Amino acid sequence: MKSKTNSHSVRRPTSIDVAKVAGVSRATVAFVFNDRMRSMISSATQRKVFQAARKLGYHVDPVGRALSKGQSDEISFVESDPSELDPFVTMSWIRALQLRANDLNYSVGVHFLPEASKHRRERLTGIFARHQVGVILVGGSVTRAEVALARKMGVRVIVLFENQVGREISIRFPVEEMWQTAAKHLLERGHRSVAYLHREHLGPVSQSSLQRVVSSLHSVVDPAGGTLTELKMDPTPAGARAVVDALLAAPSHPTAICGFKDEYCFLIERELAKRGLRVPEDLAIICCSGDSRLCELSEPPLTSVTADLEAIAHNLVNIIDAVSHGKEPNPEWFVPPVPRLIVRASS
Amino acid sequence: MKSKTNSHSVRRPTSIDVAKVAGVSRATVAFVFNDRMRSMISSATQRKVFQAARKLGYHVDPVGRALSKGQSDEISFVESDPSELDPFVTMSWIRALQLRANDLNYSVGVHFLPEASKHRRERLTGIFARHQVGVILVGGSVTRAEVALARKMGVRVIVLFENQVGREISIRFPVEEMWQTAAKHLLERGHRSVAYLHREHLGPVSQSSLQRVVSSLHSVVDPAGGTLTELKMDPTPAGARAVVDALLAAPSHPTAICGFKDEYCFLIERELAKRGLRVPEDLAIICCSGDSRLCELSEPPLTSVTADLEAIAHNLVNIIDAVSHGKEPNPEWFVPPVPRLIVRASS
DNA sequence: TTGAAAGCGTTACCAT
DNA sequence: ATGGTAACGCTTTCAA
Repeated sequence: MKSKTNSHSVRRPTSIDVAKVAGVSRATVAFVFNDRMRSMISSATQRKVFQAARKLGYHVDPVGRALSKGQSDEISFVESDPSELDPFVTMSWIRALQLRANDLNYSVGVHFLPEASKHRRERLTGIFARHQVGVILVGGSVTRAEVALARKMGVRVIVLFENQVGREISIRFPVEEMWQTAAKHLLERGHRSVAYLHREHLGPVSQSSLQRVVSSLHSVVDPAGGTLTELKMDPTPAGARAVVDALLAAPSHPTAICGFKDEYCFLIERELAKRGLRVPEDLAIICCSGDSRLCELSEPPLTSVTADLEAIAHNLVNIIDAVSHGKEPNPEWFVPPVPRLIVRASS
Repeated sequence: MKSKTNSHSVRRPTSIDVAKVAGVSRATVAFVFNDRMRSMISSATQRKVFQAARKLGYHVDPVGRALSKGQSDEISFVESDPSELDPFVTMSWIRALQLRANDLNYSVGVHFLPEASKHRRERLTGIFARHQVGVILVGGSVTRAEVALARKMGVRVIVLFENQVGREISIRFPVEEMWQTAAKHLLERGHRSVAYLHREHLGPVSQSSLQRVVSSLHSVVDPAGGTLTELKMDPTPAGARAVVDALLAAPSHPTAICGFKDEYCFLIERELAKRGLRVPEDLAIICCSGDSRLCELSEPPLTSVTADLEAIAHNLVNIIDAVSHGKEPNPEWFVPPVPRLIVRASS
């Protein structure tokens, strides 16, 4: 490269320029802009350096820094099953991650990577090559081999979300706790025969997750002398009709439903209304996952259980930050937040 | 730095290693891994290099490349008014951008940056410092000064979305075309008195955008001898009630409504149902923006107009790619896609 | 507290 | 077609 920098591009000030203006060495400038080393420099010198930097409009070049340190400022968020999640949830996630990441001077790289994706491995390779601080691998379709790849490529911190592979760090949504919260609420309101509603077609991962949910529900309902019915539904009006048919067919049918998503509950409610059944008098409904717009729009508005996504994201970034510095992460960061019950009119 | 690389980190193969194994020079390796230069190398040599690389698990280090080229592989997506957009829309955006970006070997950095954000300028500085290929600035609250900052910091390609600042490259949603499409549809169905429905409280940017929408509507409705009524609404059940009241108060009220978002139309429909009014017989409704879940869930399902987000994202990445290479972007990439009308039962 | 200098992995120029 | 080699901007060690 002959000219100072790429042809027609703006020439940005470097630490050398700052050093010159401040009348110190490059090393000093570097020290001032490094949290770890700053304390080595007298505050008078620091001031000089900051002044010079401000005057020139200098900012540490993240690329140079990354190359030198062998680590970039990026935290990569890799979502493996983008279609499984509510876009609303994913967005909240990304936003919350970013909030905390920025506080700690990290940036967030977002990568959606469908399981089916032809070049999945290739793309993962590209992602893992970026010397990021840490990688958040979301979704059940992350395999052992993929985690091994990340390790081999030198990714320092790997955190799995909603998945467990070997002994890797892993955090989770308080899914079971959320269902339990819902069930307890219904029990408190006097319901004894409760149905839980989930999707008709489940992948193997969701399947096993459902198993855990069911047993956690039993652990709440059984001791109270309650009974639990399983309901499967397609998220369509026809699906809702079929479910309500099945529900009412039983001689002594459940008096309350825990639905796994707003959309399902919404459809059920409307189907009930059509048949002249009242919510919650004839049948109570509670929505166990997410608290999106639809819960409010439903009629009557849906009681729902949510988890504090922001708290999880906050913890996640904390974990990555700590581990990447070789520190022991605070055990509390692994504790899923206590689900929040939002009581509305449907229960 | 004494040891070969950061303490406990994995040592990744470099182009030197590959060169050694392949029995060629580093430059040759570099050429082989550079699309621009590959043609200089005999295919026999290329094969040798690729074999060595594969054997060692070598991948070009994006950080080293970025430093050397003075440009990273990142396209930054900066959303200034995250709350204004439907999360569904934002997600589709990001996903679509990423799809095209990956095809062209770029990566996507996502940054949400509320207008109110205290450190907004500081954060923008951090973002613009990353030597990215291009920046996509979304939203009306991007100011001239901010664009100037980007320029000053050497950002090569700046594309504004849904905003216009100076003579910067700018692309837009076909908002006006979408409303026109909706209006035409209603006229074709014989409606002559049409109302358009928008938000009660609008910021200055949305305000001026509304102006353009209104005049574009007139240009369609007036020649057909139709009349246009304005309706403002709060997106709540009470808001819907008020609007329907106002609507029916007029002696000869509109027979159709263009609503600006699914949520609004949904609420209106339900309010009408409560009063025993039929859709579309008594009042037709069409949803002018977005085609989210809610349109399907509404009863009757809402006819709606959508824009092909993926196409816009595709064009956007194409533009950045072209401009960053000093090429003239294809004019077609600036043409907003023709809106798509999805006829459902509400019209 | 500071200066000098050796990397980090890549690109691109200049020879050969 | 290929091999040296000087950037790129920063961090960090070692001496002073």
